[in-house]
Amino acid sequence: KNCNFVEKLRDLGLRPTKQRVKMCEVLFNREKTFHFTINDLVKMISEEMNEKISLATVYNTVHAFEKKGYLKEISINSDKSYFDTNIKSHHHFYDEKQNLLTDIDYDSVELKKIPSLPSGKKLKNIEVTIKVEKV
Amino acid sequence: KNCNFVEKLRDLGLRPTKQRVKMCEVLFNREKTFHFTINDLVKMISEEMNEKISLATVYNTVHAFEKKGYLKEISINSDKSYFDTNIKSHHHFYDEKQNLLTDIDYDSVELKKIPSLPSGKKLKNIEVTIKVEKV
DNA sequence: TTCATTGCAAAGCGTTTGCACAAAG
DNA sequence: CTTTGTGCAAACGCTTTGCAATGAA
Repeated sequence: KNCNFVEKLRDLGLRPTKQRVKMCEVLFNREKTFHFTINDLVKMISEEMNEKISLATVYNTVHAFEKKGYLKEISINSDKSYFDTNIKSHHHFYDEKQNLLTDIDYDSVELKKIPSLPSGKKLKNIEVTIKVEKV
Repeated sequence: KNCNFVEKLRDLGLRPTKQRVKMCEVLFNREKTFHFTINDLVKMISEEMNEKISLATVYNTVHAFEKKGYLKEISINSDKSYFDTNIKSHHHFYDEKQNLLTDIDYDSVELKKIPSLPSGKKLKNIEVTIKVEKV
C-alpha cells in the first residue's frame, strides 16, 4: 500500500521521501473526502503517527500536491487556508458559525439561469455555497 | 451631505468623528457597489482626500460598520479581507488570475435543484460564484 | 468630567523564504 | 557526484491589541 504512494509520487516527479509518503497515507488512505489545514496535517503526523515533520515540509508538499492536482484549496473565507482531497468540481454546505463544511455532489445542484458572462471572459467553473445554520 | 452621515452614524450608536465621516464619504457617496480592502481605504483617505487616518481606526470602523450591517465581508479566498458596500444578497463573477470580482444581481441566477439540507440545519443564504477567465 | 475614539507601536498568527545539512538517484 | 528535499529560524504581510493622548457629549 505504501508502494502505491511511492509510485504515485514518482509519477508526479516528486521524490518519494519518508515525509511525503506519510503525508499521502494520512491524506489519501480514506474513503470520504477530507478537509484540513496545514496545521491539522502537522499535528496528525507528529502526534497520531509519531513521526517528526517540519512545518516547512508540509507547506512545500501540500503546495506541490496542489500544483499537480492532487489537492485543491477550498474557496472559503478564513484566516487559514483549507485544502480538500476531493479534487472534482463540487459544491458545499457551509455553517459559518460552526466553521463546518460539507461536500455536495456536483450533480445535486442544477442551475436554471445564469447571466451572460462579461465580454472577453469564458466560463471556468461554477461554485455554489449553500450557507446554513443550526435550527 | 455630510450631515446625513453624521446622523447615520449617530443612529448606529457611533460618534460622528472626523475620521468616520470621511470614511462614509469615501464608501457611501457612490452609485455602484464598491469592493475594497482596508489598505485601499487608508490610501484613498490619506492620499486622495489628504486626511490623516490610522490603520487601527480604519480596522475598528470597518468592523463596526460590518457589525451594524452597513458593510459586508466578501467570501473569497485571499490573503487579505475584502469588503463590499453592497449588503444585499448577491452573486459574483470571479477571475482568480486577475483577482477581479464583479457583482451579479441576486435574481439573475436561478437554481432548479438543490440537495436537501443536513438535518438540524436551516437555509441561510445561497452564494453562487461563477469563476471566469480571460478568453 | 466622563466615556468613546484615535493612533502608535508592539504583538499575533499563518505563511513564505534563505540556507545549511541530509537524503535520493 | 549531482540534484532535490528537509528543517530551522528569520522574515513577511495582514490583522489585532494595549495603552496613553485626544476629542465628543
